[in-house]
Amino acid sequence: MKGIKDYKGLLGEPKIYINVYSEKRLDKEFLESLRKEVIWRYNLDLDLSDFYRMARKDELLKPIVTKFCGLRPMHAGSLYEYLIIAIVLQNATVKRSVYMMQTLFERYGTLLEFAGQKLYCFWEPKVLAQASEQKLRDLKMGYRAKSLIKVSQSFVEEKNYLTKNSRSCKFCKIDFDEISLRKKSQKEQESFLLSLYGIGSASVGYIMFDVFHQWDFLKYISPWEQKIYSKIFFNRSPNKPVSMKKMLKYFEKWGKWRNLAVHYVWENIWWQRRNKNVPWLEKLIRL
DNA sequence: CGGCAGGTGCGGA
DNA sequence: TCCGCACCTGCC
Repeated sequence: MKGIKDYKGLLGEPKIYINVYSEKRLDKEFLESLRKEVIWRYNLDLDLSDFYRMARKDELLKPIVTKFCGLRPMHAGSLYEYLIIAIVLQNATVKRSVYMMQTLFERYGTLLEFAGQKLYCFWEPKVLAQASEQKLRDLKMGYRAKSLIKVSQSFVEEKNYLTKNSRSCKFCKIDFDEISLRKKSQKEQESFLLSLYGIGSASVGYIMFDVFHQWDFLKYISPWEQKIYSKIFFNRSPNKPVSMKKMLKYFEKWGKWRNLAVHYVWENIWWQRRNKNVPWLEKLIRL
């Protein structure tokens, strides 16, 4: 794996072994594609040495990258799954988002059980593509009902594009549309996402980073994040937040790593919150 | 009770 | 390109 030479002495040579269980025999080709998919989604191949070289010269970042050496962002799910999560996060408190996600799983997902653990699996896009808007409203999705359906529909149609080369596995959902999107330019990815109904600048920001691994993509900051950023990057009161424009300008100093840098600082704050009470932060979180 | 928060679509400047 | 409003629900 790349990227470990920089801190080999410290961390050794990390290795990850994965056991895959299946009801039917899985061929070599599938296992290899799964291996590659895990490496991508968990960013195991991400070479952080250039980022750390830069961060070590930065007063704010230096202690954080030292503490979190090797930390990398990851999203285990697919693009479609993230889109659903993004819609459920819009205009809602954490509690309400959790309620909506749980309700969707119970109504449209599949309950799986393995080794005594029960977990819900996502539905296929076509399931929600055919769902009734009224039903989703009855399940308290609010006006998100329309977005959930329309996003799902566009994925069903996207699938039709790639008839021949697309393979899908019953047991593991690997979306091959997503794989071709990964190779597209940042601009193309952005415009594709924005073309989806119910997906705007905030959701695009999260997806460009978490799903497409664009570490420099940072062009929108939501109001609640803006308040927290004002405090941690500028030591300004969350009541009088620094303007988004100024913030984005400030983050440019971290160049192609700017969003990753912001995430490291962000992660650090939440880590602190686990260990001690951070009163100003508590007020800004809508649980 | 009424007002407010929050991300997006949409229509209009 | 930017602004202001509507949308749905739950919380204060």
